[in-house]
Amino acid sequence: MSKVPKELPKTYDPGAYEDGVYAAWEKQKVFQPRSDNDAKLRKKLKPYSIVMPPPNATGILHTGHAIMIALEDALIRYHRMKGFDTLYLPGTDHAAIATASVVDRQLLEEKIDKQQLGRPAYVKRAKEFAQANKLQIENQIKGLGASADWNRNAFTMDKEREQAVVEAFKRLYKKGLIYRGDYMVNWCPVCRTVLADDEVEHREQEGVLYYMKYGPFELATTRPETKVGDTAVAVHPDDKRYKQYVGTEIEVEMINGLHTLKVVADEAVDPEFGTGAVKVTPFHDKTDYQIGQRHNLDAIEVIGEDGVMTEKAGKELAGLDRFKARKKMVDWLKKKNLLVKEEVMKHSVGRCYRSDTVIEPRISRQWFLNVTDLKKQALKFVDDDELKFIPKRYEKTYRDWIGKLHDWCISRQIWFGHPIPAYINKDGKISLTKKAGYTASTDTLDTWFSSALWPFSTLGWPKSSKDFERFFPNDVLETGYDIIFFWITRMVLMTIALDVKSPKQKKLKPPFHTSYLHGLVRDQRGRKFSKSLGNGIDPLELIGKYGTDALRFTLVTGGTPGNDIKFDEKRVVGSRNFANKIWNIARFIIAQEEPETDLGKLTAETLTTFDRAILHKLRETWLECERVFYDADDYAKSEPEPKAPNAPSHPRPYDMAHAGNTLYSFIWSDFADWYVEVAKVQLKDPDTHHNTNIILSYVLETILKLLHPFMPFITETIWTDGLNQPEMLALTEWPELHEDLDQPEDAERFEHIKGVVETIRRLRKDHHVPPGAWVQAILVTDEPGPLIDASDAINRLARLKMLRIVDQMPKGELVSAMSGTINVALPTGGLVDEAAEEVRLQGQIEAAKMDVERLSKRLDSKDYAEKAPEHVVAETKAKLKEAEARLEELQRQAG
RNA sequence: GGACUCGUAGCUCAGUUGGCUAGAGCGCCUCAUUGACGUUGAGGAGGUCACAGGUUCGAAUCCUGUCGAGUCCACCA
Repeated sequence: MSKVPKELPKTYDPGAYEDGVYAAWEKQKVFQPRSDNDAKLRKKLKPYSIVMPPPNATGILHTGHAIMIALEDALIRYHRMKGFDTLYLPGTDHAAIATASVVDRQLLEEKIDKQQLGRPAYVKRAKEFAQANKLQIENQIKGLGASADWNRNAFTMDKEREQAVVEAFKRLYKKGLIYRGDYMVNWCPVCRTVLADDEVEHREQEGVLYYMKYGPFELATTRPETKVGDTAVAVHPDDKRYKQYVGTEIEVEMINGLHTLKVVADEAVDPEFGTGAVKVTPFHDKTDYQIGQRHNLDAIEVIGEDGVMTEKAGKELAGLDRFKARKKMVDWLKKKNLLVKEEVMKHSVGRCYRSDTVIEPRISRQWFLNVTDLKKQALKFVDDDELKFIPKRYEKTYRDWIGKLHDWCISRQIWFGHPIPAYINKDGKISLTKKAGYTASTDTLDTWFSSALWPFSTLGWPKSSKDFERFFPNDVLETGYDIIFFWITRMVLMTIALDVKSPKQKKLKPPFHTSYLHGLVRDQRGRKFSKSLGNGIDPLELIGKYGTDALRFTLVTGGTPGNDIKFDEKRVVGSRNFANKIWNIARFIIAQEEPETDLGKLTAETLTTFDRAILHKLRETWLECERVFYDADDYAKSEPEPKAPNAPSHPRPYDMAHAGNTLYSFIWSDFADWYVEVAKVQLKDPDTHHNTNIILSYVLETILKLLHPFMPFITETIWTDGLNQPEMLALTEWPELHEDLDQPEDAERFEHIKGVVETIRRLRKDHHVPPGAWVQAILVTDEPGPLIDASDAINRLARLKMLRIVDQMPKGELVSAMSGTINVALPTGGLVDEAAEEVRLQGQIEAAKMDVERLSKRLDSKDYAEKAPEHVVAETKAKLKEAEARLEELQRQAG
């Protein structure tokens, strides 16, 4: 620190600095991989990359996005300082179906007919809508302080990503992994499109089970309106009741006349349920479809793509909505005396995850990705530890899901999205190139198709780009656990399906080595934030009130990986206060003259206990951060630097909440509350003045570095504005702490001294010593050394005019209390209520007796002595000794 | 039906290989106050670690069961 530091205002005002700091980072190209501007660094530095999960361009960011950015950016900033060549690649998602449903709603409100508007105009409108949101989202991401490289900003619908999509589709089709055919699918009559299995939400709801006469049968259904589409009745093969009918044909009266139906035996029927006989509607039910396949039944389409009954349903029903048709059918059954009874029951109904419409299963011609051969490799990645999950339990979730996976339906009938790059002729023949007699497919791709390519499409794939070679595979994929199914598994599957090899190892690897899953942010009542509930909290509003750092710190320290966070604004207030605390620590230290941070000139002998103790605690804090950020996989690459440090003895991988909380308590409780207060004494003493200054500045600089990944703005502001550092904090080296100056015993001594000070404060309070009064205190101990050294500090911290350190309690009117083995006394001058004092003393004696009893009982146990580890026994012995000494002293006082 | 998570102070949560008198923040009660900070400082009260068993020298922590809260998956009409 050579230049003169600036003076900082009394309170930290985040709004006054954040934009400027972000602009400065961008100007200094902090966010670009270092190798961009210095090709030599490509060989020298290890790459580290996180590709941002692209927020949907349907609206603005919510608190869930804020936690995502906070966690990812912390990882990126740590690794950047640690010496990696880091890339944090930002982007947004066109979110085909979500965007389309918003646009549809807008059209409805504006009373614009979608068909009349026409597809090109509709797509244009959807694109403009997405574009506008995209810009706003990008600004929000910047506001959150994401150190993302905007030169590489990606959008799932931009040119490069479009090319990747087309290329991926073509390759997979040529490989035979993509096929087209008529299958039973989930259909949303409102979105007018097919949905993948995981886009259907199953929800329990009340329904009516209608029992009806059905030819010679009686059977139950929840969907009487599909009766007109029935082509069979099915019973269980072993069901004796109906054996006689199996193989025969029956006649059933329908609303549109008499129908002839087959009776078949099928294992899918549960003889226990209802009457044990089931009507079969192969076109409109998943199970019935399978029964139909097995018994070669006709499938009649009686409900159209719009959820309205077709002509085939008969004159009575045609043109009616499926739910109205149901009512009409029930009336008809009643009239005809065919309805036996109605039973209210609970059953689970599939709904569209976007429009919440009840899904209509139907047979439809769609495109599918065959996943059968991809599953094995997807599981092998986790078996081989090449893909890990944080927290680990999601590994099981992933395995279960991969195991159950069916072929993925990748086509959609919505207008907005990537068009399926294929041409089809009259006979359904497919061509990847435009040919006479072939027309372009009108289907679009599932929005997750492009998302599944994200880890490599953002890096230039399918071209062999520099970025792809350097940054693929990514290191960490961080996202909410709610999209494991939608996204994580699909990225893995696509990497396998397209055989996207890791360029460094020249073999197939998962697209990232770690999948970190954060919890969902919920409101105080534990509900998920949602637009419809109106309980979402706008992160921008919080940032405006408390600053980005406060919000980020709150979210990162708010919970543990994979567990939900109940959001409480009061915690943001706490984080804001913490920021202000740091600010004022910095102000105090900057105000000292000749700040210097070179510890090299110091020797342990010239330092005080307090100096060495704070250095020790600082190193412990640093170590906790290292435990959290360490991941051997970050270093497991071919490039040489940074060298992998020795693995911390007890790593807590990705537990950033722990690192944040450790920093909080060090900075506030250890450094500000104690060391800085002691420093005020040491600064007045010419012998310690200079060293104290050095240590204050050194600790300040180190905590700014350690805290930077969590609170980037304030730390950078203090660093550049306050300390006038020439290089930006975001680019400085992560500190490496050594234990040459600090000793664990010093930290222990510091604790003892703290105990003495706290005991004096308590005695003062208990005995109503006026807070402003400078009084005398007496310490009785066998080991006066450290206390004598610390007496100036004790005097100030406990507001004493004099401290006597003796080995025997003097006579006189005193009140006293034990702090460890040290007896602390204040002369009272006859002010004490003797009876109260007696009660207090007896209470302390009781407590001490119980301690002694408990500890000696434990030590007396033979099993304990034999089986407990040595250090635990030793600890217990020491505690017993202390308790005994305390008891003895208390009893002496009681006389 | 299957899988998973959670139950610790009034509230929000830590507590990772079982080992100090179970911790933090907020809230609450006292009190302080001319310089780093009131977005502050000092002191204090407050817990049968959901419950019941078991394993162990030792359990908030491991096992079993019960109760309670929640999530995900699943084609039962």
